[in-house]
Amino acid sequence: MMTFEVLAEPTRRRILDLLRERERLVGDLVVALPLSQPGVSKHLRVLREAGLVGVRQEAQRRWYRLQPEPLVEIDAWLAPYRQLWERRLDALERHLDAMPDAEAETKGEGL
Amino acid sequence: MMTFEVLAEPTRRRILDLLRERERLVGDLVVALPLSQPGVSKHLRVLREAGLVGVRQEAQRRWYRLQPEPLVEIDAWLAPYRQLWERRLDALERHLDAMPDAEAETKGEGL
DNA sequence: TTTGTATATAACCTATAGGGTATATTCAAG
DNA sequence: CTTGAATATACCCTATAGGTTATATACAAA
Repeated sequence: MMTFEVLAEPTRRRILDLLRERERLVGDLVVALPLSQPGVSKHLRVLREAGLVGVRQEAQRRWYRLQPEPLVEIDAWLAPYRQLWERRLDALERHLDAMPDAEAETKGEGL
Repeated sequence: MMTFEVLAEPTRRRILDLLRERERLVGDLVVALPLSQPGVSKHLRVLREAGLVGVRQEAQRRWYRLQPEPLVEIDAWLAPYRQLWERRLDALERHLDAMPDAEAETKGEGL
């Protein structure tokens, strides 16, 4: 499963967020998530196969930890787009700088 | 549909890549992709509803253009992870610097 | 006002992701 | 060597994503 597909699942993103903080046992995640234990285990398998998490066994317990490397690929895909929106935001900024009176009226509106 | 889910589909990422270059007609995309015209139109609808593309009509033709703003959200989710892998790569780099003899032997190997 | 072109929508089909429950597995403890 | 715990796997079920073909829509051109 491709990294993007793996990340499409909100629960899996949530798991990664939790693991970003520290290692966790499967049981910890089961408590933290609105999901059955097998459900959590299944997501962990997907994450493992994608290389996004690693496991360390300690007796019957399994400590899952984050492995962020595959996210580099996502970042790489994103890179050329980042330039585009930064250019756009810069242009907007310059525009606002050029007409400071309009700034107050525009506050809170979308692009 | 969430931005991450929209991007999970390879064809849709391909469409965005094509639109990054320049505006395109639906027909252009149909030619460029191994997909029927309705198939392309469906993906374009998903991209439109996600705010990732915009349309300009010219007679019967529709020019689709990229709208990169929703990608900011992806970038934001990624940000805290970026720090992590950068830290890891830095550590690796320092490690290699510390043992320069091993560098040649390690060339080409994965992490 | 018919015809052709470009695109969208409808209707349908199939594979599969993600959830649940039941069960297997693995190991420590007694 | 039986029991209890933590986790993984098997199996089933359902919703839906993504593909296709057929058709509707919108507009230019003739």
